Amino acid sequence: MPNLLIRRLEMVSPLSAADRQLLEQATAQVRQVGADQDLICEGDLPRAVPVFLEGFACRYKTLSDGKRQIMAYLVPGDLGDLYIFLLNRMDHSIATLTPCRVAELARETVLEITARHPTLSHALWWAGLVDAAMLREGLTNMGRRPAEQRIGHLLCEMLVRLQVVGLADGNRYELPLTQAELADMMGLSTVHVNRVLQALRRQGLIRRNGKALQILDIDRLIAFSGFNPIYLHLNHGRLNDPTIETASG
Amino acid sequence: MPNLLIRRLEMVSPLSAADRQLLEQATAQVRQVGADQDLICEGDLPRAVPVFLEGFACRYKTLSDGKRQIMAYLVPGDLGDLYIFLLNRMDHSIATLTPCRVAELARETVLEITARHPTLSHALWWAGLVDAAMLREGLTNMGRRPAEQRIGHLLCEMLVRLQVVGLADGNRYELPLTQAELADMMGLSTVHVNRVLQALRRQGLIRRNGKALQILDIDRLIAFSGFNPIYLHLNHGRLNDPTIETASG
DNA sequence: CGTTTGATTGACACGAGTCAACACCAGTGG
DNA sequence: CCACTGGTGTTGACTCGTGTCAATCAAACG
Repeated sequence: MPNLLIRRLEMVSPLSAADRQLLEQATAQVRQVGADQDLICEGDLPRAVPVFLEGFACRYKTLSDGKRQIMAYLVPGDLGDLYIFLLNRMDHSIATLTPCRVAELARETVLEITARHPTLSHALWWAGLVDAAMLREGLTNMGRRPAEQRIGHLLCEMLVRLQVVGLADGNRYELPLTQAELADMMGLSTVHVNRVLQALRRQGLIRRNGKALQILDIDRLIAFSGFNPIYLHLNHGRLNDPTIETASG
Repeated sequence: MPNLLIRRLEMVSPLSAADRQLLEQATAQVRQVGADQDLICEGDLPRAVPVFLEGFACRYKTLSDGKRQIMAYLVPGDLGDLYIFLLNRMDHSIATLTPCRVAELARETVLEITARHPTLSHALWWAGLVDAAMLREGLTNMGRRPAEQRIGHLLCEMLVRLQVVGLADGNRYELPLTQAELADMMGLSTVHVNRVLQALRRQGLIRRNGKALQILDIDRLIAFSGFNPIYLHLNHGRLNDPTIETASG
């Protein structure tokens, strides 16, 4: 399998062979991690930057009353915040949701990249800016969209993100998340997530076979949930465009 | 008045005289902007990075049905995203909420800083990371806290942020926001914001005189709203600590 | 097979939205 | 000086989206 971090970064601009090789080497050290494992905990001193090559993970916080809020899903090709070591303590945790293959960018690697590899550096900053953009979109999603559109929006976003790294088959992709994990992301109860998913199925928008999720009518789901992919800052916000296929595909 | 951007950045680590001077010069060109003016709109090509020296502003998005979500308040000393020009289009708008004094960091200035002024560069990145951290905290706030705690949390955050730039007088500060603007930030209706504020007053937690907001019992408000300032990444998450006073104070 | 984890249901409670009216200013202009 | 205005804050009555609790079902698993 190609390195999905590279694949994702090349969405914006192609990398030189040297940059690609640097990334390959830096992420060569791969760890296999089981499901539901914390990689970094709130309060920890940040160490290396985790890079997810396979599996789903998330950023989350736990409130004093035990409630959990997932602030972002991390999919293959995603990475933690660069320069996180500028901050003294992690303000949130990162944990796997499924078994994952994880590499790490060492602090020195990041510093070397920012100092001597401008193209690569820009690509990594771009990824960080997209992360922030997803947080902003998540906020509007939580604040101003009712549950059905909220979840519909998430399903659209996941489709695009997984398409980018080649993990979507048309409008179908693996979404190995429980309804409780969806609920913790969307700020809803598991019961309500269940009912909303049923409603989306009843409307002929989606279908689930086990962990596979199929979007039956992407145009209708996009319109219904108010999804607009510009905040993902892909080539020009194109969705499902064949030219998005990378050279490695 | 001292340059509040400098004051804020020096929260983390002191800047050299040269760095301070560079910032002073770069932000010398100050514009006065009236209330409710868009500085950048969703879809625009990003230009310079706005720096807010006085007044309140916000990042926001408007949904197709006209609802507005404010994703962040910008207070004096805050600035837009660095490297925003890596992205082709703005995915959100930035607008003033009150009359503001605004400077701009030109693209070339940002590039020069990242290339040749590592300390300053780190300070600016730190500000960006804090922005992202506030978005994450905002997400958990929206997703998992009921309205009263949500607003209480916001009032705590504003206190700390305004203390940093010297705009708080003890536990009192100017909060020139309408209830509608609070509602658009918190994902609530104006009516409900009104009732929540009344409840907080009735509980003896806050008081309002015109635009001034006084937190009557900060400890109780912090405990009540689950506020924990570590995500603001101040010196060591100290709150109300006299050593936080900067040399310029 | 029992056990466990996750999905599904129904009844009910409650937080928050909506709508509509009214009060309270700060301007503004006659 | 006063009527008029528009924006903001305040209130009450009612609706509705979501949460909670608890039971049941289904599928995965040792």
